Amino acid sequence: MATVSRVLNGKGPVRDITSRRVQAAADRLRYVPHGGARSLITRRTNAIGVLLPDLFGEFFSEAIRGIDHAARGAGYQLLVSGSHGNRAQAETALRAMRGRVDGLVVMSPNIDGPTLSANLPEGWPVMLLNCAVDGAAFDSINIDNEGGAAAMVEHLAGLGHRRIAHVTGPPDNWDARERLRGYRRAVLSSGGEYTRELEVPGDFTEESGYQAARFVLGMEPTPTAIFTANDSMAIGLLAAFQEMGVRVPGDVAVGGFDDIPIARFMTPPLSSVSVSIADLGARAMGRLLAALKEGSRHVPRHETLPARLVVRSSSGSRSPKPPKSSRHSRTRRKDS
Amino acid sequence: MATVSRVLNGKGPVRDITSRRVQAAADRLRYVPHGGARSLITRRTNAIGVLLPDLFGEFFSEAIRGIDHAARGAGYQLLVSGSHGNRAQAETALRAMRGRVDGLVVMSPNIDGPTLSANLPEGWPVMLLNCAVDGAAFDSINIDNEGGAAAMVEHLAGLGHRRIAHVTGPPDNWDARERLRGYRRAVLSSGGEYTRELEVPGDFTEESGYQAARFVLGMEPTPTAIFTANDSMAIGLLAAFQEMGVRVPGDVAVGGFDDIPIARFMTPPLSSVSVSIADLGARAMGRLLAALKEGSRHVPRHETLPARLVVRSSSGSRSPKPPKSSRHSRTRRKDS
DNA sequence: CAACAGAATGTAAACGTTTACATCAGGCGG
DNA sequence: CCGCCTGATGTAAACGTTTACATTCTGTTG
Repeated sequence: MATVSRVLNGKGPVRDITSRRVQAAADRLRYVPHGGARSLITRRTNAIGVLLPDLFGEFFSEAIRGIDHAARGAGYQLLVSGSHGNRAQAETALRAMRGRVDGLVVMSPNIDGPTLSANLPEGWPVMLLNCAVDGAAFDSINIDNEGGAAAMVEHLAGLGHRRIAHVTGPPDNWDARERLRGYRRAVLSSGGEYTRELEVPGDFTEESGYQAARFVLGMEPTPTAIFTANDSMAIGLLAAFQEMGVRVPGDVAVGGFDDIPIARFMTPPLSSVSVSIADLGARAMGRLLAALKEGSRHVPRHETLPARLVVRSSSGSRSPKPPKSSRHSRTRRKDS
Repeated sequence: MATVSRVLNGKGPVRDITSRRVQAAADRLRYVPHGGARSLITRRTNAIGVLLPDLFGEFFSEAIRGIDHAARGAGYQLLVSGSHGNRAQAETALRAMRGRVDGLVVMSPNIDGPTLSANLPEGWPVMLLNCAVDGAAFDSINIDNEGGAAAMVEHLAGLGHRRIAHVTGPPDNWDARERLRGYRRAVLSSGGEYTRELEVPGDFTEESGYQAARFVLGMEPTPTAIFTANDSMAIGLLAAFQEMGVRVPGDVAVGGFDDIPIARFMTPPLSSVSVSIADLGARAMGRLLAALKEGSRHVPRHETLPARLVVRSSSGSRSPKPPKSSRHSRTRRKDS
């Protein structure tokens, strides 16, 4: 019995012949070690819980991809729970994971610090991704939403735009709020025009971008540039403009956020702000695993991942007319 | 001890006052039941393993969404493993899940029946999604890739096209191969032109669609319609055509597959074949849970989910074009 | 060949639940 | 007041591993 355990875990001294006999018997019997019993005695589950919000588009995939890759490399498995629209759902999922995982990666813009503390055993390894949680109690990684948004607006301002509209994301979304803050800051600092009217409400869907386009064109005077809080809305916007015969960037410059893979295949190719979600996930998992190793001597840390401005033709950087000949960048990850 | 168990599981007779005292103590101590110990004695893990391949675009998100939703409703958790590019990886993941889950949803176009059987305990509940596994040994759900592809080609043929190119997916991808078969069948049955040359290799990425566009335009005579094995490639195609001044559907009609959300926001809006991935996932999980209940009296079943043709303007649905058109047609249509 | 060292293997306790069964506390009819 | 019934609670075995420790085997050396 002990020898079987040693063979299957590859530790302890076992004669080669014995090892082979055990292996053969295990194969023949289709023996599978019981994970529960194992984690009962070893006090580790070798699983990490992953809490994701109701993500659309490629975000979910990318986040999981990064997390999964890092976890697999370290021999951990992923207990995933997605689609948490509100706090109550996230709370339920959180409770369900207790006692089944060694640590947690939480990406939930709807959850707050107290809720987390209340639902987690003391001193549990948790890594917060893009959560609106402050304080030193938890580890966290955030995307520099504000900085990225500001960079885009400054880019537009640098091209001479003074009246720049912003299509916002859902008001209860943390990323969206940060991006809005970046927009405001950059508009003010660059001497652009700032009124509340220029902040057009959206909800991250293509459809809301489509609607926003019509709304913006109705404004007087018409803004000369539009920064949308994500790429999906920018796509809706471009579709609407195309229909209405508005030229981009000739009549209106457009910039988005996220740099989703198809951004560069839009007509015109969409300027955006690139955030590597897969990296974010991988990094989060990496830090969580490190925290797991450190145990109780681990001290929480905050980290902000930079966002990179990606200039393409929709913002009109290259020429005032829609450039037909501008080349696409050749870099494209195969696995997205 | 037994009473605590009864309270926490809400079964067995317990006095109200006792129940409250137990709850209070549990809260105070932040007591969390040990999942391993629990599954050790109950012989169930309340977890379902999910094996996903290296999915492109929004597929991953959607599949998980559907599966997750159905699983959560039944009180199950998801042990997810993604990004399996080849059989070996899938095999490793499969082994790692044994003994930790009650059942398995496998969506892996790279795995085959024997491999599965070899890596799984006998009679384990498994649901195959879009796998190239035949035989009565396993439950399975497939998308009607072939039928959907044929529908698109027939639609194009119905508009008068006789020379229809097909940009294929990766040759080792099952979906891609099925779609190719649908293309061939429909081309032949509709009396279109069929040569091997019309099958242009792609790999499901936007980039490969972009490349394919250039390749197709170099053919002599130029095909009048192109059916791509997925939407991403169609998007790359459209971008290339836009750059080159080729009008769609004026010069070339285009149809894709998957009906991803942005398809209708392309210029022109992309005709496609719609498959509800979330439904596919939910349905798979539903059937797996049912199989779990039935236990050993369960009999495997195969199911095929229909794919729905979605006609938009990229295929030129409004007016059939003359069969012998060259690169420059006179008709210019406004997109709907 | 005896003694010994070190490697290999065996033994048993422990992990934290669930559950069949035993026990206990009251209420009720006789 | 006794036996009995029922509902509530306690007891202990069982689940399948890992691992410290005990035991046995194997080969080497004096």
